[in-house]
Amino acid sequence: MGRPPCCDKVGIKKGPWTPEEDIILVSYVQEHGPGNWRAVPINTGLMRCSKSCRLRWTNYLRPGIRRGNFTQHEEGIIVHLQSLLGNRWAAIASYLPQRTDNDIKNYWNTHLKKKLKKHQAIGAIFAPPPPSSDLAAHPSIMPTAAAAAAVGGGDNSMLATDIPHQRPAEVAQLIARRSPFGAATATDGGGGDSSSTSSYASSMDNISRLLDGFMKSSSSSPPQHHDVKPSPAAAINPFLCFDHMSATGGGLLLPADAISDVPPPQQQQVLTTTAPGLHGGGSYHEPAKQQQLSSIENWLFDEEDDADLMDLSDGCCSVPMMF
DNA sequence: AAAAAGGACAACCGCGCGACC
DNA sequence: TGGTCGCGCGGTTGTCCTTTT
Repeated sequence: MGRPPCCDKVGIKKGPWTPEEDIILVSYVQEHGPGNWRAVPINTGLMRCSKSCRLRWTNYLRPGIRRGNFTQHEEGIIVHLQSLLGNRWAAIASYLPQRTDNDIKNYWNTHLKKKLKKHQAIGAIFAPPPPSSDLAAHPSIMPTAAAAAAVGGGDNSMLATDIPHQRPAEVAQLIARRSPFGAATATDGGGGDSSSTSSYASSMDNISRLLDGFMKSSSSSPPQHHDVKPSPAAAINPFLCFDHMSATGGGLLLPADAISDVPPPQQQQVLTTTAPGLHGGGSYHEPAKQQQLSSIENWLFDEEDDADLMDLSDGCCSVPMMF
């Protein structure tokens, strides 16, 4: 028979969360930490499914989340990664630490997909060049990769399998150092205009107010990984730093036919150990899978070396979107 | 000014996986 | 070794908001 429901649906409240519910949930997480979601509705009296509580926390209440306008830079990263990884939103989100997988997924479905379509239509008119040999070597990912290249002007050569090896620790540092968001504060302007949203669920003001006490009361030090400079928010928030790499069970997932073996970033290993109650979900903890990840990392982040593409300021795009 | 259509996004649902017993 | 539980992920739906007619 089918799987039983995750919780008794009788009496379970659905729909938008109220400020009161958010306060209850934040207070509970403040006290017990994220995790053991099954116990949350029981202990708090929230008439919500445990999954609903987790989702609410993960996507909206968790500190460090940036909402609102995606920068061109972020768009470029998303398009590139989507072309490589497919709809593995959690993996993609791991490269945009302040964005949630749900946010990225929604943004893709509502914005980027249309832009891609539009651009492809234009591209069809102007007779696109034949696929490169690199793409031909990876037929399983060629279509989307080619699409991303068409949109972002990406370098298809990154798909070659002979990109120099890089050790996981170095990769982790690379990610941390080069990520435009790793060192950014949770409140930096950056184009995220959450205050313009009227609905409660989208109001960063409301959430910030809820979290204010939470973050101040957090006494434990945030995990430090390598040369990542923690943001002011991270300095007082123990949850900010493990963000997606562990909290969302992130890590780089790659198509098996394109990338046979992938290691978890060193960063993830470090951070996961600092995230009580979280077990990191995915099945990415496989050893001796370093080289292919390095290839992806190199490709993803090396673009900045070519043309100042990885400027950390918003409004600067590593992959110019020519929509 | 009102209704309809379309867009954006928050939330739900089902499934897969790992941990634990 | 098999069953159960808890969690995370990706797809999909529902609702609200904005724009157009």
